[in-house]
Amino acid sequence: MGVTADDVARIAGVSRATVSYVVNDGPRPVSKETAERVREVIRQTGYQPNALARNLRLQRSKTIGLIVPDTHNPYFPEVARGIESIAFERGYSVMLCHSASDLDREIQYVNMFHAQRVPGVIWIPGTNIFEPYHKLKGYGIQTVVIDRLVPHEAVPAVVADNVEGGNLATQHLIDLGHRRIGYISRPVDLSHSSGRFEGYQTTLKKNGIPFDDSLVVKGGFILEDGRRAVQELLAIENPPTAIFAYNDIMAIGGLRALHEAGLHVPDDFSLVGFDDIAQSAFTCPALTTVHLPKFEMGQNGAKLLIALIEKQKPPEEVLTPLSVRLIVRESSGAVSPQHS
Amino acid sequence: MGVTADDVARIAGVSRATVSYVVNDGPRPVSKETAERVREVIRQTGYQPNALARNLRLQRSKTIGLIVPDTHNPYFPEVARGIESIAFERGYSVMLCHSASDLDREIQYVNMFHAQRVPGVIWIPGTNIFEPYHKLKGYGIQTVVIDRLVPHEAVPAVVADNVEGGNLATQHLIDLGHRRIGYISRPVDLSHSSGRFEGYQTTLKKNGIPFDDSLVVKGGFILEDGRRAVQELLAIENPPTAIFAYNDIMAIGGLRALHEAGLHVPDDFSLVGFDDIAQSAFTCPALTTVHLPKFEMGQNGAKLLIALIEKQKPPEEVLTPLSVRLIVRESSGAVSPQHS
DNA sequence: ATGAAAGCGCTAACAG
DNA sequence: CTGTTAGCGCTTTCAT
Repeated sequence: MGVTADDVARIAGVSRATVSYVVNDGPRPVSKETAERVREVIRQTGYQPNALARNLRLQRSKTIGLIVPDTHNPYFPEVARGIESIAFERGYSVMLCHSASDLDREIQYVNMFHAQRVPGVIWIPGTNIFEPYHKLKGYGIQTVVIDRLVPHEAVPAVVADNVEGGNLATQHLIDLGHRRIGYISRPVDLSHSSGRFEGYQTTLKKNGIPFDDSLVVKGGFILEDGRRAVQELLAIENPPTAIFAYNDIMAIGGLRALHEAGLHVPDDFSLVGFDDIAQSAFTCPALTTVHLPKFEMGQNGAKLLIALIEKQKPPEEVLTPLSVRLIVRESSGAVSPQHS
Repeated sequence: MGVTADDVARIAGVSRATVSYVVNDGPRPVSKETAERVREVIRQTGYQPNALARNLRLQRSKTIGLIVPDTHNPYFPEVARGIESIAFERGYSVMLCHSASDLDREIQYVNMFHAQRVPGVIWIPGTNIFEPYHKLKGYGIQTVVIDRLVPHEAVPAVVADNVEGGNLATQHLIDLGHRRIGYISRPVDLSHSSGRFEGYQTTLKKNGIPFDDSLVVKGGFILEDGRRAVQELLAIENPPTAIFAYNDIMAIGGLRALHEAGLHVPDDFSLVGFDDIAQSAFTCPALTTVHLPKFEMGQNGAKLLIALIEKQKPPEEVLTPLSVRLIVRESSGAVSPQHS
């Protein structure tokens, strides 16, 4: 299967250059007859241009690097799917990397991307350290950050409006009549979770409810952490009648706590979380979620990145983070613990 | 940042070849002092070999192609994560492609892989047509199939023992005392789902329960399909007292049906499904699942593929599909519909 | 409108 | 142990 452009050229009786012009539809024109003859030979021989040679010549590959924090969280695959769908459309492929939220590993991937001369990278940071971004810029690699804000710096990014989501979730609970609303936080805040927390605090104040830090407990990343956090919240002196969790893994885990014997909660006890887990609102009807359009975030990220790569638009135009629409799903409101 | 091996060679006062030997630790030996001097220059200059040039020279990239059917099903990302973890360890990167279970698209990706001269591909087929596999072989690309059996052909593959899983699930229900056990099928069977169905039928027979095709209904891919299928099954003349669904999406959807008003099912009604959705047993405690170790399947697939790429082992050694351990999770047994 | 040829940066064969 | 050099297959400039 080793047919090259030279072979095609020889068979078609033209020069290698002409073959290239036909294949790439430019940059120089080729007469109709010649082009058709070349195309015929390509068909006959099954010639496929060697992307490796092309990459070397052009000093870049048509590949987008993607770094996601490695988790079991279906949030990231959904973003990846959105990215790949756009990339494929535009002739790019996607190199998938799991950083395990580890800075060293992020940097290893960045170096690999440099070695591969990828023209652009989409990065979902796993920590609060943005050194990988600066390395990428140093290598001249276009970079788009997804779902995180980079402080003190204008960075092309696609982010959800987490503050507004926090507002919505909190207002939703207040509208249901709750006044004591607990919060389950991320162990280490990144911009998405701190935005949610900010919305929580702001909306409480707006409704004349004083912020009470005894209602805030630290969650984690797995269901068990959510269960524990809810247990903790329900064990305090004056427990909350509703809880807002930074994500739905915490909230689903929390539902477990509610189902445990010995726990007494009001019938209208409510739990809200951001839907990091895809479709959690479907699998757990008892849960109210703030919907994040992850697939679309991925698509927007890929569109932005490819625009940056190809148009070399002035950065100023795209620095503004794209806000992504936020939806509160139709709510089932109350949870009915089975033991009650 | 355009420092090349030539630059390093000049600065270190050696030849380009020597730099290559130092970087690749071979194939020829380099004296300790020279090597150290070169390494020092590399450090100083921040030289990173251009993988594009290397790829062209070697006529292959260190990239593994991965084709998964595009679904919202968290099954595939979990496999992808396992693949990438091993690939990264061994110095490979992973190109992620979503076929949308579409043959044309699979073939487009295969062609792209050929253009990129990837040395190997991991493929989770989205249909029952294996032309993409034959094209890959034609291009000389090593290929491992995950989670599917290719009929009438010896193909390196990593598959779960779906028949045994079907046995386990069915036996589990029989052990709970059920005799009328419904089955929710995949709309179009691939080998994984037909294996599960085979286990269902075999185990029924082994227990002296005649197979009744009125107990088999066609499911789908989304929760709503599961809900409908369970409704159908419960609406027949002599309805089942338990249901085995080809996957947990059907089973979770089915739980919905059980919760609907007007449906009367025995208190010990049981539902079992294979856990395509990650952690469904956690998010839906009412559900019994047959656990598929997806991450490990991915890891095994990547190990197998890299062995094939690097060792060029005789195919005979690896033709036998690797069986992957199958676990029935601790079961919560009965479902208690909320309305009952 | 087309051909000839340089050269991308590396690896490895060839030549000491 | 090390230097020199051909050549991977393409794109594109230079020439016609």
